[in-house]
Amino acid sequence: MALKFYNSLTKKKELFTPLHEGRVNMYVCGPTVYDHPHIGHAKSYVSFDVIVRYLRYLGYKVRYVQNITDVGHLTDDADAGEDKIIKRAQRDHVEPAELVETYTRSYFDDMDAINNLRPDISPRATAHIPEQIELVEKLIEKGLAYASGGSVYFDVRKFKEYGKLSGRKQDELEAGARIEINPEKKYPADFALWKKAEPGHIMRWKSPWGEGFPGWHLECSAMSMKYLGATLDIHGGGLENMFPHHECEIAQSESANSVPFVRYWLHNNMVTVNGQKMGKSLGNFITLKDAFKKYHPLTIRFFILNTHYRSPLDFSNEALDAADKGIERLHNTIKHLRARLNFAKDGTTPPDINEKLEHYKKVFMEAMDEDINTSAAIAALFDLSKEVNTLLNSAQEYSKKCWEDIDSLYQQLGGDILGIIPKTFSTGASNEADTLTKVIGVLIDTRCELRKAKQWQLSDFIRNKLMEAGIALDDKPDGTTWKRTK
RNA sequence: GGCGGCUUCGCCAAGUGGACUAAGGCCACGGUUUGCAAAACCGUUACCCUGGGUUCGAAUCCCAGAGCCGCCUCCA
Repeated sequence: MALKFYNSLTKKKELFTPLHEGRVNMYVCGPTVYDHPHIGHAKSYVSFDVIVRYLRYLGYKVRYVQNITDVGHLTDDADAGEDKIIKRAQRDHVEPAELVETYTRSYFDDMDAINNLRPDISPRATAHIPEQIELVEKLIEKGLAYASGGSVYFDVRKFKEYGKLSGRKQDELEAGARIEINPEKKYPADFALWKKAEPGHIMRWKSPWGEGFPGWHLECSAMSMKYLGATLDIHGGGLENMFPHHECEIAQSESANSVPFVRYWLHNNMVTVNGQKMGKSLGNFITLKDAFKKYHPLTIRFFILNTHYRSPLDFSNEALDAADKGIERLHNTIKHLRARLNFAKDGTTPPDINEKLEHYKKVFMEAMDEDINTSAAIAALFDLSKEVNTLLNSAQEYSKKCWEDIDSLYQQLGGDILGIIPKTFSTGASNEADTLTKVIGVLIDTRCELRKAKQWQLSDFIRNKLMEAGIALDDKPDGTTWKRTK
């Protein structure tokens, strides 16, 4: 068994070997925190979370860095774009730092809910301005960047490999119809490393070139270098960032360090909503907070992992409903098995069951090894469940050890690696509350029917027993409400 | 205009040259089980977009066509 990744740089599946044996340095482009996270963020970060989890399961010591972009970036043509963080901050009458704090927390809340492990380091761009300025200076010293009108640009023509990731040719870029002419630039494809702050621009820092702010590709290069070194094992991100963002990162980092920047480039595909592209600029994005109102976070996680990370994912209610039922079936088996475990007797695990467990583990791992084929891995979990359900239904008694072995396998594969199987099912507080509401609703409806039939004894029985349980009923002309008494 | 991708059962989705007479989930229909249900189990459901070609052999490779989509401006 050997892990393989599809490397966007070479466009091939390659055997994964880290630069330093046993250790993996991994960087993933994080969110710009000017709004609540949406399902596109979920797909991206769930995908990379599972990669991190799998690498760790395989025994690698992983350092996972994911930046928080807390400075809004303009397009690299002066005044052509807008700074989204500043714009939002002005709209909401808050400090940019305040806005960014709000949405950073929102981001972590949602990522926690969807069961992503926290990155080891979540560096903020604004906390690394000196590092970014240093990098710019280094590039100027090396003659690869030039200052012009208070800004600094990367001289793309000096980096002959520019375009190697996205498959673009420099002369084609020059002809690109949508690149506006910026007189400060020597060459149209040159990109900003540092931008001069115009008088109204709130977020600004002192620099050797006057007051300004970092260009939008710079932070990833500066921070990955600081925490992971000049060459990363894995760099992940969304497909849409391949050009220009990742291309520019390569240019900056490789020019500065003269070593390869990234060994394995991993790009996840995009989310569509009912077949249409979902994007911040299109305004049709579904926030996770909204999605969580309708679906359990683990359902969304399961739904995401049911598709390969390099395939696009279409978000529709029909597909989510199907996923919801699917994960419920998986969970049901495990709930039953854990219930059985509690009153099983001591003993051993039969060899044939051990063999089966080994078999499904092998199938699962082989799927994961093939560029993290979570879809096939989940299929193995369902196949396993079919067997387990058969055991649960059979008249044969199995030992505590046997059920524990099965549970442990679910814990490893579905829990530790995929993160779709919780350690316990009772802790879902909001879920429990929701169920309680429904259960009381049933009791109230039943009692209502009894009262209509003048079955006072039974209806009072329900009210009194609920009162004992801490639920007080209140009959009003237009219906019955309830509240907790303790 | 340039670059790239996708098209597999009613729906979602793996598989990318040989045990594919195509995984898994959802839905549907039979059956087993059940007091009736539910859950579970068993079974049924695919000429792999079209047309050529390469090959002993193609869903998988090549060419052409149709349809859909992404990137080339910020976006996960």
